[in-house]
Amino acid sequence: MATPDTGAGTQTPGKPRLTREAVLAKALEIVDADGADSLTMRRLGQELGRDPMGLYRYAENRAALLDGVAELVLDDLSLTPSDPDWKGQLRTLAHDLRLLALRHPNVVPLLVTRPLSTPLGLRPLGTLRPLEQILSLLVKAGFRAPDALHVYRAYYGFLYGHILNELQEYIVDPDENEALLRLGLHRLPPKEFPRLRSLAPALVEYDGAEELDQGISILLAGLESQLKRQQDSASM
Amino acid sequence: MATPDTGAGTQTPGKPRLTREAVLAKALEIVDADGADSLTMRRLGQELGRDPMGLYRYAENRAALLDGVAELVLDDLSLTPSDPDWKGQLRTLAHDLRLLALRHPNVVPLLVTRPLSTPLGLRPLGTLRPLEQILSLLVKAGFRAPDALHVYRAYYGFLYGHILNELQEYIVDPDENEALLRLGLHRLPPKEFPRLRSLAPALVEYDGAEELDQGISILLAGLESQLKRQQDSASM
DNA sequence: GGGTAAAGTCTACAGTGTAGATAAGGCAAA
DNA sequence: TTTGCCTTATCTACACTGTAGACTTTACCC
Repeated sequence: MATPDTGAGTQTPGKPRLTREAVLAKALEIVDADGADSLTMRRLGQELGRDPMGLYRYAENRAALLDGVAELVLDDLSLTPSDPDWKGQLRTLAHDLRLLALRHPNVVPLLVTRPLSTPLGLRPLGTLRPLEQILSLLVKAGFRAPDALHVYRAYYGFLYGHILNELQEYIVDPDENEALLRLGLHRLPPKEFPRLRSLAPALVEYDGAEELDQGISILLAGLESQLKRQQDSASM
Repeated sequence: MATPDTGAGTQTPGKPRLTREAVLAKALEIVDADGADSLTMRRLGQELGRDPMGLYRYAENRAALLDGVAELVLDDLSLTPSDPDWKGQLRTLAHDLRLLALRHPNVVPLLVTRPLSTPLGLRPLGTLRPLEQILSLLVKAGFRAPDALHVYRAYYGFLYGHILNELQEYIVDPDENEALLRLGLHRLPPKEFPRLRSLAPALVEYDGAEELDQGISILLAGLESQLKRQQDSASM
């Protein structure tokens, strides 16, 4: 099969020495295309032109492989903790994460469930970095450290919740979307689901970015007033 | 279909005719005990004393079985849409869901991921009922229907987000908890994770109910002000 | 009885993750 | 060069998965 490229030197050509990054990248490709269940060792091996067993050099498990994929995706996120406009930073972070989720919808289940099986302290550093950065951002903004933690939780909680929500209503083909939606809603017994049925039009024209933004505004307003209160009581 | 049975008599004893409820209950038992991955047709069959193939009468798939488990758990939720104290209702609903998640932590991944593979309109009615009830509650509270939808999304989003957050930090044995946590945090490079490391004590004394309640307060305050604004502009 | 449909059981197949044995290569010392 | 050794690659095998399809048994109605 397709032995491309040089391979350079002693290495038998066509096998330019795998790297963990290459493996994870291909794994992400598969997950994006067909979902996490379709990521099997055999398939990954085949698409890399390698023996499936060889992959165990780059990931201890299939589970570890999935963790790697999640981490790889999260690596795209970045924020600048030094920015004094903490609310702005949080807001753009939220939109970045949202776009990232829309770009890799099949990875989202991994993002939200895999951490459940690993205690916080033992997670890969890549997943903890955003947490550290946000904490830093918030402390610089004036929150006491423990409060920063609470804010982080509230914010990320809301963020992930929104993403799950949006993805649930997200369907690829917008034409089919409306049809499917109406079809599905029509199936509901009118007596029992009057509200939901009447909301069909509203459901169709869902604007995730707008919705997210409004939620964030509410949250940030609340958090800021909390910050004010705290600073006042501290200066007494 | 469903010969309404009488049970009793002719049926060979020890095989009192399975019901879908019984199957799902046992399935939930297994998931609670060992996680969703451990729910195999063969094991479920064995624990029910039946041929694994027979289970396909009560669920089309293994996937459908998992959906059934999720639905079964959600059935425990209830709220009274006629209550005029909508904020109170939402708050207790939140705590109910939280407790439910803590009681069935292994089901939470199903709760958040399974809907991602089924368009909203085609979900089992049991999963849509809470949505309808909340919409009804909010409309009675004065929200216009489309806004009620937005509120629902914001609320549930936050709620699920919180649950995921809390479950991530939740470890069964609290003694081991502290140890593990410190151990894990100690592993982090101090230069790169100063905030996180210093927060070890705060991480240990995590109070999920309190945290949830505060978040809800923030959210509800924001939502109520939105409601007021809307009503004002409507009465002009 | 006879006939029909449902419920239960068995076998088989294609696919999974991965342990463990085996082979092939690269490099250092003798 | 020959010998030994260690890392990497490949192969085989095993226990286990979901489930299609054929088959057997049971329950019930006429």
